[in-house]
Amino acid sequence: MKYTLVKEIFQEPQAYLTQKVAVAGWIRTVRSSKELGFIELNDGSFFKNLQVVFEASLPNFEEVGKLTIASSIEVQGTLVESPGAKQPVELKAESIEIVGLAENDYPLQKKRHSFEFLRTIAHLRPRTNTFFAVFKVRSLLAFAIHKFFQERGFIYVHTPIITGSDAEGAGEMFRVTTLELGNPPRDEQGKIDFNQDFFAKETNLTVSGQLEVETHCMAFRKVYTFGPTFRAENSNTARHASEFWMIEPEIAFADLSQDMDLAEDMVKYIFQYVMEQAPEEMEFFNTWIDKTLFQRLENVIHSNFERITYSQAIELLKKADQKFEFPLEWGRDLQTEHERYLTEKLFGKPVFVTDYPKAIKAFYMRVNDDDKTVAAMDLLVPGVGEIIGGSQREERYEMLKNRIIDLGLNLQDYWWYLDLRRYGTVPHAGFGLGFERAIMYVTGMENIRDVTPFPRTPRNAEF
RNA sequence: UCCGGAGUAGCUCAAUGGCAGAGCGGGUGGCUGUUAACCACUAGGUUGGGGGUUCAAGUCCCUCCUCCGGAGCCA
Repeated sequence: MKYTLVKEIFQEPQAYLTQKVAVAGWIRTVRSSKELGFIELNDGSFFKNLQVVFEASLPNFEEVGKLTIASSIEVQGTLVESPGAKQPVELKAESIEIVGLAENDYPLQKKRHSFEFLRTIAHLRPRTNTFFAVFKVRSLLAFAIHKFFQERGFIYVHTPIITGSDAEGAGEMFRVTTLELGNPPRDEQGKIDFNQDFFAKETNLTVSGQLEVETHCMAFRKVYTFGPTFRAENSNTARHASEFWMIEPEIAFADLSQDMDLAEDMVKYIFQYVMEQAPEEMEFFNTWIDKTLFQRLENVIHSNFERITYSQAIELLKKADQKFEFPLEWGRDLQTEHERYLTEKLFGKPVFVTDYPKAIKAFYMRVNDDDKTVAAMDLLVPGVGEIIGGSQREERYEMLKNRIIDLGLNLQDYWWYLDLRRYGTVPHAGFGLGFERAIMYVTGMENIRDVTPFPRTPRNAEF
């Protein structure tokens, strides 16, 4: 059977009018009376449903009238203009074959459900309008990211998921082992003998591909990673997940300002792409999820992002006509309330905050000439907060080595990372974009669990 | 992990310490153009678990669990 896709019908309704077509999909709603009934059919190809009209002349009219939501059917009929106001065309059924009847305890109703409830049925929620739209946008956004980098000559690098060092310093890690948990082998001191583990050393799931991707940056000049990362933090917020995807570009012969240019270009490009490629889904978000969405995204696409230093941010916050719970003092990290004030109230658009005190930032960030700050940047956006964190990397061998020692890290763990500074080092920079946070921003969804197909958070890995 | 809130029918929510309810969904019947269709009838409960106070607990107390929001950590 050759099926016409609902998407094709909606894109060119005139071409299909009066034509015989066959469609196959799932029932979203049924309404029927004695001699007439309506089915809204979604076939997965398009956000909107096709209305199917069926009449008592169908041999299985009664059976069709009793079909349950989610049942799958195949319909053959003629496409006609619809007298109803809500759809341009409809399919007048000549035959309806029931492919798979849904049992009557299907939990999704024809009304709004709470996102909390839908999380408990993650296997069924893609069939709702909201999640259908979210995961469509997720796919488009991923493609847009590849498109952006590929068009600019970036090489896509697959950095490892299992990492051999716990030295990346970006948070608690998940251990990877084949040792028997109840009875692990011990060495002479009674400590667990990881020599006998699968990799003959301690291994974990990666928390960032950055250190590894820098190696390829020194060969390909412009590179990026895009893959899953894992944090075993006991974080319980709407913005944190234990497993999430991250995009980490790295550019050689570049400084922090070029890094920010890249981040700004990328954000604008991928948002624009989704607006163009998913108009129905975006319209839905703007109507039902966040009425200021279009306004906000247009603002991002067309404005120049603000760029201020951390020191300037502290000054601005001290002058703010708002009381903060946490004190402002040079050297302390900015709190969520401070970041929100800057990006939401003061500037009302994305803001780069740069040149943070070196004491609160990672070892690999390049120390500025003042010896107090590092060439780091965070991109703050209204509603979501920090969406990107990046920096120019310390390319000077001695400086990097001293930073590692000063921070009490084990020099041995970084031997290959330091080698990059011994063999043809160059200034370079990069950043990490939280993929789910980008989806949240572009859809207006407020919880990371609702933009991740199968979210992993503390105490939650059901699906 | 800390602070706050919540947990009652499949879902969304009511119920002054005194008979556990409604709307939606399900079932049955009706209805010729519906749009979260409509109308009538009907079934459906270990009030998150455990303990306590009381003549009497969904309601008050203790404890544990789970979820939500905020914070910290970060992307």
